[in-house]
Amino acid sequence: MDASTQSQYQARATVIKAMGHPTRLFIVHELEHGEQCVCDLQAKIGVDLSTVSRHLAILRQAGIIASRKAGNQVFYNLQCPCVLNFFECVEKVLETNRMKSLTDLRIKQ
Amino acid sequence: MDASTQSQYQARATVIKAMGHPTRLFIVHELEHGEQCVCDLQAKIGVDLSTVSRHLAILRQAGIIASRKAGNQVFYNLQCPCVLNFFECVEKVLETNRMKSLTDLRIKQ
DNA sequence: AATCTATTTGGCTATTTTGCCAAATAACAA
DNA sequence: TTGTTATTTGGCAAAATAGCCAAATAGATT
Repeated sequence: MDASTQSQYQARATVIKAMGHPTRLFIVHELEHGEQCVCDLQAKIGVDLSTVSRHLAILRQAGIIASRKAGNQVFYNLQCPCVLNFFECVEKVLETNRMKSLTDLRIKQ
Repeated sequence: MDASTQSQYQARATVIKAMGHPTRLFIVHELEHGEQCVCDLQAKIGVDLSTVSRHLAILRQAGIIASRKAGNQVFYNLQCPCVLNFFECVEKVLETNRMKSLTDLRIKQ
């Protein structure tokens, strides 16, 4: 893989990697129907506020979400809602895995 | 987030995380038009063979690719080709980021 | 100014990931 | 059997990630 291809895939991976964490996936899903402030998300997620803030920063740096300041709170929204399309395929993969485990069980017997 | 939601998002994240590495993304892209053996992929990627094998194992464990043994070589193919759809959205995110950097530059001046 | 609320950042530790080399395994060939 | 090729796995060290607490920052309120 030459350097240019490498950096192209590196950039792509950064975006996908930002989605590759349960909390961040949950955040993306939560923002499907509109913006939410950090405190709202924190209440739903239940980890330390600073941790939520860091996850939001990762999603923002990847360009997946954007922020808007209103008074002393910050609202986050989906910058590129197409990431929601990931879920459909992921569910298909998980369903295929479930089917395959059953088949493999049957074969073993 | 209750335990069941957590484990649901954990499972989803495992699939996406498997895609979140430049080498593994490259592999998925390479398999778009058909199966390839480990040695072919290694030749194109250029890292240690054992490293390629480990990346393939991660993709296989996530259910994204499947393997087929033929003689003393192993061929890998896409188990769920829908993951190729990720690329379209990722490119959109990256393009949006590029546009935004330009706009931000203009604003700063 | 002093205080309160919302959010981010510094600093730390624990855990996970990555990638290499060397060794093990598996299938084929001589 | 011995050797050769293809792949996986063990073991290790370096790097990246995650999450907490405490401190800093920013804006609103008194």
